Amino acid sequence: MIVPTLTTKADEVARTLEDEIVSGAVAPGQVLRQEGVCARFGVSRTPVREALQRLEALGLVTALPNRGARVRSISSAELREAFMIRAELESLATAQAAQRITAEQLARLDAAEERFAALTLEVRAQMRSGEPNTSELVVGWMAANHAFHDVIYEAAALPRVEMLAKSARRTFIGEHIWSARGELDELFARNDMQHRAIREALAAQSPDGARTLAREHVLSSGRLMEAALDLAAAKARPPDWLATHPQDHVWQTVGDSQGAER
Amino acid sequence: MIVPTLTTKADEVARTLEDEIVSGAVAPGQVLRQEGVCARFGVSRTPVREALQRLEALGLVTALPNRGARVRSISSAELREAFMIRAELESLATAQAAQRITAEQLARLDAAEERFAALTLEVRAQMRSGEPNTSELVVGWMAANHAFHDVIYEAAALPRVEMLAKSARRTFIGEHIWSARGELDELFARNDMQHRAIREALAAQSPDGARTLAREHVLSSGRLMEAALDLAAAKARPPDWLATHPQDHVWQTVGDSQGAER
DNA sequence: ATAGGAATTCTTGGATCCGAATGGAGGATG
DNA sequence: CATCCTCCATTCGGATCCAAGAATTCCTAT
Repeated sequence: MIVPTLTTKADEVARTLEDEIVSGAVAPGQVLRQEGVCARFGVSRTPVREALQRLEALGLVTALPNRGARVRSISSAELREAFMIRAELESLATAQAAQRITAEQLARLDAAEERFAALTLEVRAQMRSGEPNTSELVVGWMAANHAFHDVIYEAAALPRVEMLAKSARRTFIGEHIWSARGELDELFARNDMQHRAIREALAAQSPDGARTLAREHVLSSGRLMEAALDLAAAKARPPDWLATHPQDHVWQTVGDSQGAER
Repeated sequence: MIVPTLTTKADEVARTLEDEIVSGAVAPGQVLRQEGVCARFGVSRTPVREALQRLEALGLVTALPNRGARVRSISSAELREAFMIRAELESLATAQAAQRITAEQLARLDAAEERFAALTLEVRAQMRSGEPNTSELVVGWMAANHAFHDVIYEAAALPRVEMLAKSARRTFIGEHIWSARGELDELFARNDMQHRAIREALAAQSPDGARTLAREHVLSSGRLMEAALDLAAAKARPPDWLATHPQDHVWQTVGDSQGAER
């Protein structure tokens, strides 16, 4: 039963590539050969090119003219900026949600919070047991985190804000973040507490309180994420993907002397 | 330019179409036939399709599958949301700029303010003289307005915020806004005063003051823009482009009992 | 006469083909 | 031996061609 083309090939390719980029499956700085992509997906170059155009419009890749599309790597400044943007947009959405949330949505928010709390406990327990790498649990935790915020976005009824905040949310590449998550036990505990506080502000229909709590929530997440990145960078292993693009778009833009020659 | 192909055809088409959409030259709700576009630009359908993909990713058109791309019209709720987003992002950028602005940038801000004030006087004088429609003067006034804010964006050094704010700035279609500008003399005077206040806060390097002033500036602009739209809608002339797409994406969503605080 | 269905036509989506530009490799020359 | 020029291979941008889907129209049957 082939339901007639509810989605187009270019859309499929774009969505899959987008997921792969934000999940870190494809490394930042890597160039995407059109031939390779269309060989992977079994399609021609035309939908691949359209998908790359779309990804470039979304800011996920930078298209060098006549030289291919390279996955944008993100600097620490850009990471901070993304969290600033998320803080503004999420505080706006949460303040708006405080004025409009329904009882049914509040119940769903509680359910999401509950699942998030359970997964947080599970993640923390597993972290302390020394086992560092169960990716599906981390993915589930992130999904529960997003589900909590998605209820707030739904209550806010600001679709553009939701879209932009989610876009900002996915600017930081996923996998590299979690390389140092062992040192960040406090991130999980604090996140859960902040979620509960936001839930209370929403239940009390207090826009100002929800606004400041949401802002502080995102900004503290950003600070901890930055600390995680610094820890990961200090782990001394130079990332292998750094060798693929020598000078441009490095993560830590350390003041690498001045120009090499001259 | 003799420099070989610094820009691609699809880029040219996308940029021109984008300008035409945001300037209102092409009406909202209109469908863009690929053949017509490629006939207009003298190119094949391939770059046109890539340009449409990019515009769809930017949210300027909605692509129905197998049925063409239609220019997105904007509802009053979306307009309010766009101003909310601009208020958040611009207050963030202005607060950041207050901490980083240099003397040279402040001087350029003064120059932009001066030109903006002069053009404001000119526009108001022309409006009171009864002559309603000198589009190039209005375009110049908007450009001066944007130039003022662009200096702030440059000082803020938040490129992503700048891009998003400009994207939100261009979501409202230009031409229809100005159909009722005769009734909005206060908009111009207030804008100029607010610009001066923001300039003072930036010179004093006061992030909090700059933040609240920028927020109030954008929100008051949004309120006045909404009033202008209501006035234009009340002018009883049913907009011609409304006939092209009967039920979907209307401007005034009639069920909207919320909001509209004056 | 009206409603339903089938065929035609128009438009979009996807594939293939061709020209152009970039980058590297190799040779020639100072 | 180094540097510059030239040629070639790889890859991207644009055009054309073919297939598929949707809308309109026309025909038929009730």
